[in-house]
Amino acid sequence: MEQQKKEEEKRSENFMANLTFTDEISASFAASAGSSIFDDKWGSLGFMDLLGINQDFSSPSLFDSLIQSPFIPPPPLPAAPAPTPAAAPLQKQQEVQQQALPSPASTVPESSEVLNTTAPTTPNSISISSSSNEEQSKGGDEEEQEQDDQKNKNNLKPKKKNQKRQREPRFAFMTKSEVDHLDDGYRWRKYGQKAVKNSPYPRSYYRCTTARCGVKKRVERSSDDTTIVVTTYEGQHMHPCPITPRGSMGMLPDNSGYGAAVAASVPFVVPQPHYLHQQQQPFLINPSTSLNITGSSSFNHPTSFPSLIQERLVFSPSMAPSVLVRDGLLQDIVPSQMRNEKKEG
DNA sequence: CGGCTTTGACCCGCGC
DNA sequence: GCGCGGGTCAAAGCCG
Repeated sequence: MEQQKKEEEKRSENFMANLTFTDEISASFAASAGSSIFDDKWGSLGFMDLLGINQDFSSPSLFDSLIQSPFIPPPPLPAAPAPTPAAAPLQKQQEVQQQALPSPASTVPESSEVLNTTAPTTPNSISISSSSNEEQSKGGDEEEQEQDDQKNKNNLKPKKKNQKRQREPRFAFMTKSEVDHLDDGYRWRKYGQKAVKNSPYPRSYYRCTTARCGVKKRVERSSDDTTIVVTTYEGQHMHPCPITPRGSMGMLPDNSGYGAAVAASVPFVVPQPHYLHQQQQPFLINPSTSLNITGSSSFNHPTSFPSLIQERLVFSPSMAPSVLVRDGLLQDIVPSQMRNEKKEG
C-alpha cells in the first residue's frame, strides 16, 4: 500500500497532463443554459473551480482572473485536491485565497449535460466533462434525495415504482495517466468494481469516506486508449477536504451556507473566456484553435489537481457537439469521433 | 482492530 | 416477461 502510494507519487512527479476542452462543450453549456457561454452564468465560472482546484495555482496569469472572478462557485465536486505529499513541496505554494462568494450557481441549468472531450494527441492529457443527469432531481431536492438515499440504504425495495432513482449531478473528466485512481485530496473507499463491456478494464466505484458525504466517484479506463482514465464524480462534497491542511477548500460550500445552492446546481463550470484570453487562445470562439495552457508558467502545481494531473492543460475544440456526457459512462464521455479517430489512427 | 479492498450476489432500470 | 448491464451491498480477507 504504502509503496504503491509512493510509486504513484513518484509517477505523479513526472506526470504531465493535458486538459482538453472543446468548444462544443461550451456550446453544450450555452445551449443548455439558454444563453451564451459568455454570459455571467457560465462565463464567470472557472473550470478549475469545478474541479475544486482553484487554489494553489502557480500561474497568476491564468488563474488570477479566474479566482478573482466575482462568481466563483464552490467546487461542487472534488473540492480542493489536496497536496500530494511528494508533490506539494515542489510548488511555489502560491496560495490564492478563494473568494467564496455566493454564486449564481443556482441559475445554472440543472439538467445540462456537458462534455469535455479530449483529443489525446499528447501524452497525459485530461479532459473534463460534466453532466447533470437529466433524471436527476430538479435541483433543490437535496433533502428528498437524502431521504431517498436513506431508503435505498435501509431498505432496497421500498422504492416507489414510479420514482426514478435520483442522481446527483455528475462530472467527469478524462485523464491521461498510468494511475487509475487519482488523488484528489479526498479519501475514498472503494465499494465496488464491475467489468466494463467492451473493455478489458474494470470500472471501480468509490465513495467518499467522510461521514454523511455521499459523493461518489467512478473510475474507469478507456478501452480505446488505455492511457486515458475517466473519472466521474457524482455529488458534491459538503465538507472540507480532509487532506488539505488549510481546509480552505472544502470550506466553500460548508461555511458559506452555499451548500443547498450548490447542490441544486450543475457541478460544472466552464472555462472563462476572459481568462483564457490571457493565454491568447480564444478557443471558445475559434473552434480550430487549441488552447495549450502548458508552458512555463501555467499549471504546474501538483497540489492543485488530482495528484497526477498537472502542468498541461489543453483546451482543444474539435469534438462533435452532440457528444455529451451522460451518466458519466465512458462510452458517452469519449466522443465517438474521437474514438473513431483513435481507431483510424 | 480499524480501515480498506476484493468480489460474488443482488437489485434495478431499460430495451427488446 | 426476459435478459442485459449498471450500480450497490456486504462478507471475507488484507494490511498497517
